[in-house]
Amino acid sequence: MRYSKAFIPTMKEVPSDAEIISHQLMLRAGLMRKVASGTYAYLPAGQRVLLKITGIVRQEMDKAGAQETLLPSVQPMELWQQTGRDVDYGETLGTFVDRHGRGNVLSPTAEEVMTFIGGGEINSYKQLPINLYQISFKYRDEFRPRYGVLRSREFTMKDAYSFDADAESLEKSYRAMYDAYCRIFQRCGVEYVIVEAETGEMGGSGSHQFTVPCENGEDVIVYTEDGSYAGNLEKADVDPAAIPTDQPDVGEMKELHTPNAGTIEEVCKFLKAKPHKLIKTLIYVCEDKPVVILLRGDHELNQEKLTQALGGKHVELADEAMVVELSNAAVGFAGPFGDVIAKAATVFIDHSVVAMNKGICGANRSNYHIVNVKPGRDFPLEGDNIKIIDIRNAVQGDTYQGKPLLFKRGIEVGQVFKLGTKYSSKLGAKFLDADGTEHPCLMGCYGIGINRIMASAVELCYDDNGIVWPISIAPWQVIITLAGADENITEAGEKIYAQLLEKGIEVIIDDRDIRGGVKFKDADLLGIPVRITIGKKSIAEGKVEIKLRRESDNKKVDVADCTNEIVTIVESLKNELK
RNA sequence: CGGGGCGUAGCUCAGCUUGGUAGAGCGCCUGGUUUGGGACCAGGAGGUCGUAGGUUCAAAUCCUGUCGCCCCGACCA
Repeated sequence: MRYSKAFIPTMKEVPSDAEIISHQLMLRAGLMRKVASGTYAYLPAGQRVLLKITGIVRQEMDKAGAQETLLPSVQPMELWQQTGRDVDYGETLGTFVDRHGRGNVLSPTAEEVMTFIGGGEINSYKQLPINLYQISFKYRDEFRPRYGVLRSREFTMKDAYSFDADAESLEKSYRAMYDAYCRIFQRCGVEYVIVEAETGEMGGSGSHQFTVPCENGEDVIVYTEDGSYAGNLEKADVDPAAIPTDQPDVGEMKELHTPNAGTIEEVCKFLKAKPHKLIKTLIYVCEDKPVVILLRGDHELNQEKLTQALGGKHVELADEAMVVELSNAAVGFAGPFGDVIAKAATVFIDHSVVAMNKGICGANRSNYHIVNVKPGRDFPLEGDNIKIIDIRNAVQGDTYQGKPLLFKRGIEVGQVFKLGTKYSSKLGAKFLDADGTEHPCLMGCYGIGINRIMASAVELCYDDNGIVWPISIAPWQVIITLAGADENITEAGEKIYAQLLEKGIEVIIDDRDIRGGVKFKDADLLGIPVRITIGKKSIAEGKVEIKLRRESDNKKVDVADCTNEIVTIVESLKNELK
């Protein structure tokens, strides 16, 4: 590529709406431009990076025995209705009605369609196992796109779906993908950790998440120092709080006037209490029935744990009308008494609440709270609709199997799921086994966010001057910077350029008629791993300079040796990522 | 969806409080000097001040609606 002909609009200044480093650098380096909120156009250099990543993904998927397909992005609503995910996905699902009045879904993922396709053609155990994947645009109507490409509405995802005859075979398919993912992230040059994850509304029995640890990540990873446990926050189990044996006497319950104090913060301020002395009573709705959750005031409900506890069913916060109907009070004053307990389909009580001796909770009467509430005495801990479980987010200070839990942020770049028969049974993806008995296929699904790999690589690899790409996903491996308009410089540069192309090296030659300083800045910003600088002084001695983007020193080599030297360097940089 | 902030030249922003001929830096074009880390001089192009309405002799500036963008939250019990 000739830089003079390339469309790489770099920027000196930081666009005001870019907050995190990957977003800023991807814009500044001319890799992409924003078209609308959460919607980006990838420019030539950015597209080259995406193609490098998809190339690696494709190779490793194929090597793992998966076969590439291409499914429609606009999918019939009927398929989504059959699995119920038109509802489960909620408003994140992008939909439209076409001129014939048919409902359409802008695919956010493709379990339905792939199961429909696979199921239609798979009839016998002899055809199994099979693994089909695609690399395509996905659309999610995010409630709030943010962090540039990390949470965008449209993005590129590799999604694979495996079909197996039995659990043992599914385990193998799952493992093959798990291993392929490790190779993919290794080759892309991004550091990653693997954590146990929840399956959420995807359904299924097991899942691992591949996460790039970094400050700007949206996910929280929870782990023990010795590495014996790592999970994401949605999944992370915590040891139940110890129930104190020596429990001081608690006085009678007492109702106190707490005008307008409906939030934990307000109640604490009003009663001069600490949040961990409060018991919050959350009211949710699942299948039109109320579900009540009791938590300690300083804890947060873990929606994933709640979803799991309800068997994967969609659950959401109750509206005001239901809260009022159940608690007989305004929102903010519910307590675990009367109809709130009696009419709930299920009451989930977190372990930490059970361990409380004396708490403060809503009085089921507007503007009143009750103090001296003793779990078990003042509200039941047992009953047909009462369950004591772990249903909150882990917090600093919690332990798992006796070991303290640590927290760090990360970007989710991939996740693998064992789906089981959730989709195959609903969409009729069945096969006959050797005995002639019909079974739904056991499925797995495996996703990788292509743009997220790109952004997380930038988050991990940059310095004050710009991006520092791992060579495997750099838009070009080598840049030749012609520092000067001298004839000897041009001649040597063109010669090396031609030789490198001949050797199959991805090279861009900066032949623009501008000052050297600008070329150096652009090369650094763009993050090309290897730079050859040809300047007046060195060329007079018959030499050129070679510099790695990640290092500050350069070395001089004879013009005649340059090409071979570069080939060696590129090879060794590539080998680092194997 | 709730809260906060911002929309003025391609980019970053000033001007708005106190209404009176639209500004700077960077970028872009022309000429010259420069030429190894985002050069300098001279000249130039480029803006219905997001949009619609209102107040006023007069609106980028004040008021109202609306659209877009960014941030925080959506765990309120």
